[in-house]
Amino acid sequence: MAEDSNSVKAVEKELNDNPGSSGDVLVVKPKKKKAKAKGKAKPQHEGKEKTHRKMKTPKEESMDFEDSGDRRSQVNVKEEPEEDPGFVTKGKGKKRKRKVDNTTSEAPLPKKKKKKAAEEGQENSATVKKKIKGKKDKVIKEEGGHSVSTKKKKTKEEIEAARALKIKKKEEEEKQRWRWWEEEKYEDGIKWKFLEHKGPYFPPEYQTLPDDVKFYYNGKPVKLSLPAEEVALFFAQMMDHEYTTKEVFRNNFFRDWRKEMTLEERQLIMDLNKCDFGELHAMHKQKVEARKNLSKEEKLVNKEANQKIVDEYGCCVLDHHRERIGNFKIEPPGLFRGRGDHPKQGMLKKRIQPEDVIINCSKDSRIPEPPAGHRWKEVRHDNTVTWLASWTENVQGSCKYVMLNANSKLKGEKDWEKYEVARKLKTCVDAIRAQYQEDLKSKQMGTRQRAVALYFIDKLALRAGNEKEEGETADTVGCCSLRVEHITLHDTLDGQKCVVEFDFLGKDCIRYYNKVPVIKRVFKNLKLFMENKQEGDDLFDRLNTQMLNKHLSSLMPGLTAKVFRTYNASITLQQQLKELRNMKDNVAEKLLSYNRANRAVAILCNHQRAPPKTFEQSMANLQAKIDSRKEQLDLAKKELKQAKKEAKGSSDNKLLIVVEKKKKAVQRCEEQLLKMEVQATDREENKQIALSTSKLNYLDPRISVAWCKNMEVQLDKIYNKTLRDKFAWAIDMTEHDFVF
DNA sequence: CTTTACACTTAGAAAGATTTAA
DNA sequence: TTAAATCTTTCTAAGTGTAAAG
Repeated sequence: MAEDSNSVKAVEKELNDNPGSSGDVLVVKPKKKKAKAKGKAKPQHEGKEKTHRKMKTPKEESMDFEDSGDRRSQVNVKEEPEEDPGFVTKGKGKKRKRKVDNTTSEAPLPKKKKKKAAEEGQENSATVKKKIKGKKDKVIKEEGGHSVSTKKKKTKEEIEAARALKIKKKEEEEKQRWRWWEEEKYEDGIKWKFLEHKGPYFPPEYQTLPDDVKFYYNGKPVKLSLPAEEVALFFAQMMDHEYTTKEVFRNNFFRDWRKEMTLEERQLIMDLNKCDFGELHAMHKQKVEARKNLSKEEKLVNKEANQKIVDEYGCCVLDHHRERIGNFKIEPPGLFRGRGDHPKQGMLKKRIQPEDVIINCSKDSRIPEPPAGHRWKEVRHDNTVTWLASWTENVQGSCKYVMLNANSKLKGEKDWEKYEVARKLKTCVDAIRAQYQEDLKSKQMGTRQRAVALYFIDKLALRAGNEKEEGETADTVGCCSLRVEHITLHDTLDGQKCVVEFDFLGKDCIRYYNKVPVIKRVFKNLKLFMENKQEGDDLFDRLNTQMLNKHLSSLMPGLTAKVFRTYNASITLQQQLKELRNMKDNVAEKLLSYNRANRAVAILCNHQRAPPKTFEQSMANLQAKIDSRKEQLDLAKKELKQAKKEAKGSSDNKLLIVVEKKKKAVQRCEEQLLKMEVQATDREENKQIALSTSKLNYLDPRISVAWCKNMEVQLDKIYNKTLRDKFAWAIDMTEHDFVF
């Protein structure tokens, strides 16, 4: 590891080379990218690279120096490649296989998604019953809960009472709700008129280890100073995590840890491999276990204590209304867990002090008290922003904010607005599409690139792709930041023409892999863009997100690249729901359709998750159940046959009844089997698809609310409490005839 | 202009709670 | 009653996009 993160703050070479030529007059300004010193001292500990579901595709480093940003100015001018000798590429790493192949048809239209997939949601009346029962239990518990026998004695009236209570509570809550969507909006930029809160909640101070828990260096016990010990514990707590096996993580941790040590400690502890955190780790595990095994009463006590904190610190008053705060707790110190191959993973995230925190609130409010013996960094009264407190985090140097909960007015209003902008796009999307199709033929390179990028963003729902600072974060890209190695062009592939194969890491290092047939013009342009470029060069070397967004906002006020994602997600949901609509379905089937539509969107947006740890196991369990049910079915069938045989000819009523009974049994078996099989397919298909992100951020809730009304499905089958709170505005205002 | 700072949305993992199965 | 599966909540990283600063 000698020198790992060579802090490649790399030589930024703004080789602002003048494109030797072509009096680029007509051409868009050369964009200067941050030098991609992708030599990025990526200490690629080879070897590792295991089975990681989402491929952290190791693009093993490709060394190079700046690519001289060579720019072809005019389309038809094939420019001399002005190449750069210093460019060395070392192959790209092994790619990880993965499914999610949402091949799409053609035309820049929202794709038609395959609608196979089955969905959960077989719950219906059964669940309702359960719920009632659940309520009953709860009430009992509240009353000091006794054991089973008591439960059994609870009568119908009590169940009724419990239910009534729930309903009443709900109504009360409803009354409390601030119906901000019926109020007039504030003038531009003003977010609130009055804001009062208690300031953020700080994590507890570090408590030193008990004497019998020791850290060993080189086999010998070492009593660490408090700061060093705290950081050591951060590491020890993570030892079951893969992070702690990664070279980068270990190096970063060790470097930062040593900074916390006393001089003596630093002189002694020179090698992480000689550190033994075993006892600390064991202690931590034990604590976790103990917490899990607390008695009901103890858990309740904890819960109540917690609730108190939430009541005190988790709420604020904003313009006469009490609102929940989303993240009122200051992030506790720990080791930075960047995603993918993050160059800073393992670095120490320092403890935040009140002295680091800026408070924002009304001048005429009760100013929050800093913790005893401390003061705030600053108290300001800025009502053009929505945050209540902020601080600067030390690892990336970025700002962190304390903001309101998603069910607040501030967040809700913005969310609503977001969907309104997307709906507006619907009215002009045809014109915009026509325009970029035209632009594909433009004489200006920049315009063509913009058109192709837009085509991708629209058709594939790619993210905009802002530039990122090299070496500061994992190497991920979006549309505008795609590099030539991220796509492969196939004149024909699997019988399809003009296929573009995408393979890159997007946000959160989630791999995007897709083979997409594109229109010819796009394909030709891509070939052109890739001419004379090498790995590491930008595909769209004359485009960036600012240019793209500037153009978009000229086409429609408020339009930016991300609006396309919202628009295409929502419109896809609406279309799919329409297509799958069948009033004759039972609730379970309707829900299945809904979830399939949801899944189509999740696939479009490439929302993935790690397959649950127990996935294989639970899949096997389910399969076993299916198998045994099959046997049961066979048996039932045999018995039916037998019964029929016996009944034949005879007019003995008893025998006929037996036949009927057997028939029923077979039928029941078949139903259950089918249900389980559907569940299995569904689970399999959902293995690495995350439905929640789109539901939460991309799908206009009014589509779902209207669907529920039309299909006579209860809203809570689709939205849980949190979602219902967040989308209260939509639930309240949406009629059955809403159209996105 | 370009670069950087700021504010806010979007994201999956992990922790926690609840439900279901054994 | 326990264990496992599943759903919900919390957490905070990682994006987008705009405005201010240089």
